[in-house]
Amino acid sequence: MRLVIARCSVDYAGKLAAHLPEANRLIMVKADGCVAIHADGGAYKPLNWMNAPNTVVEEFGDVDDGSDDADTSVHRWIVTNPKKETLTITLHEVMSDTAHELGTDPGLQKDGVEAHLQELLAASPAAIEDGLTLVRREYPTAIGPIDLVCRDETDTVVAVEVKRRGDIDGVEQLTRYIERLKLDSSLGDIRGVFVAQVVKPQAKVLAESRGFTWVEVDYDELRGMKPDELRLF
Amino acid sequence: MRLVIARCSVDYAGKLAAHLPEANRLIMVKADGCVAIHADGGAYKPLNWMNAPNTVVEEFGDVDDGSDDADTSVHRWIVTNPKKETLTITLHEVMSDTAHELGTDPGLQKDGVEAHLQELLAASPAAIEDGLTLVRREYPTAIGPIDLVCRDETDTVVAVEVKRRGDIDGVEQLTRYIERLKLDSSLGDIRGVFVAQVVKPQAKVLAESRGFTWVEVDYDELRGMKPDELRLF
DNA sequence: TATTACATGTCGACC
DNA sequence: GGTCGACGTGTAATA
Repeated sequence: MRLVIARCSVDYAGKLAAHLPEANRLIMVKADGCVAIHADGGAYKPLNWMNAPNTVVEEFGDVDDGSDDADTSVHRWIVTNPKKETLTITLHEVMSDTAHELGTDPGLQKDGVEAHLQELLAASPAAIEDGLTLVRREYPTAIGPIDLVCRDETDTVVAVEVKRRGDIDGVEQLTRYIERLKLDSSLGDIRGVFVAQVVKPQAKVLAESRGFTWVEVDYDELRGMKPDELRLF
Repeated sequence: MRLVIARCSVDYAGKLAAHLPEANRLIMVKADGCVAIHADGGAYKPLNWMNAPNTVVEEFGDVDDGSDDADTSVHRWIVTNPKKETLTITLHEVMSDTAHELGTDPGLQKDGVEAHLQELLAASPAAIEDGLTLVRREYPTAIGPIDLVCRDETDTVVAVEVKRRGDIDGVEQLTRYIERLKLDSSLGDIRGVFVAQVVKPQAKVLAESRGFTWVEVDYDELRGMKPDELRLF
């Protein structure tokens, strides 16, 4: 990894055009060739970047700027990717330029919450709605698996979409699933329930207008809950 | 900005649990206090991070690990944010530790984001379709604002959804808006037009099946265009 | 503060 | 190569 601290200006031309005026920044070049330009603030996202694969051309040279003064010396990196996007870094003054061999990273081990939420609800469907019993988790359809398929007290089929954050596109997803289930006439009536830790207001409106109910569940509470079978006593 | 190259292991506990085994990495600490741990590859996203605001506690000390060997010396950073998420960085060996004063960044100037595209189209709706005139930009509805509402030559209301990239969810969005507009019977017939710099094949198919038209517009061309009023002569 | 929609989103899985 | 769905999404604007 190469780390350059420099006063620089930057131009990106690709999906959009972006320009960074001259200032002091960190330029990070990783072993895979990706380049990122960081300011001294603003979370982890760089101001500008170019992901691998790309090619870097380093230009040194004098440029006749048309004035009577001595020619301006330029030091410029031109980073290009196969999509012909370019990142042009003009280095006005290099304060530091170091490189370190880090080796390949063993990688991140994650233990997620979101898959867990679905597990917990599968174990305790009554937490979604009184009297609900599980038919199948990850119920397969042609357009993807439905998180939970249940039956309610009246034996009506209930399709459940589970999200950590209840956004509007989750409701769209549920809509597509229900549409699909309704093609299978053997199932009879089908209801939809949208479940999330937080359901956004717009998602509530859309869910209701589609005839779905929505439920907000508390993860910690759910985790403390015993499976339905055990709770009968 | 402080840059530490170190052999380290990392644990994050918060929205999920994540662990990084011991390896050589870059630890970046910015002036606003945010911390990012980078491997030597994998685009610009760090393996782990903690955004500002947060507090860093640096621990030095000996730990009795229970063995007969000499106690293990530990050097550990514990980063905590107000939401009680924690990032624990254990430094096994520090290869380099430098700091640089960068100052505040003048910031990024962007050109070509969706807002610009919408502005240009609002100024020149005829670029979307001949004879189109603007009724209102950001037309408000209960489920969000419609990018552009226009009328065509026959005075029919036309709802326009503008996207930089024409994906399938943009068509869904337009569908919801039209659904909503049709509840307001005073508007009469309503057509939908999906506008983007590039419309993906699936989005084209879906738009057509919904009875919408789709249009691909060139940003640079649009920018060179004069507003409709001026173009009448 | 909360709510919304955009993002050069990024990233992985699957087809 | 494309689409789809999730992300510790982040981020800025707006109410």
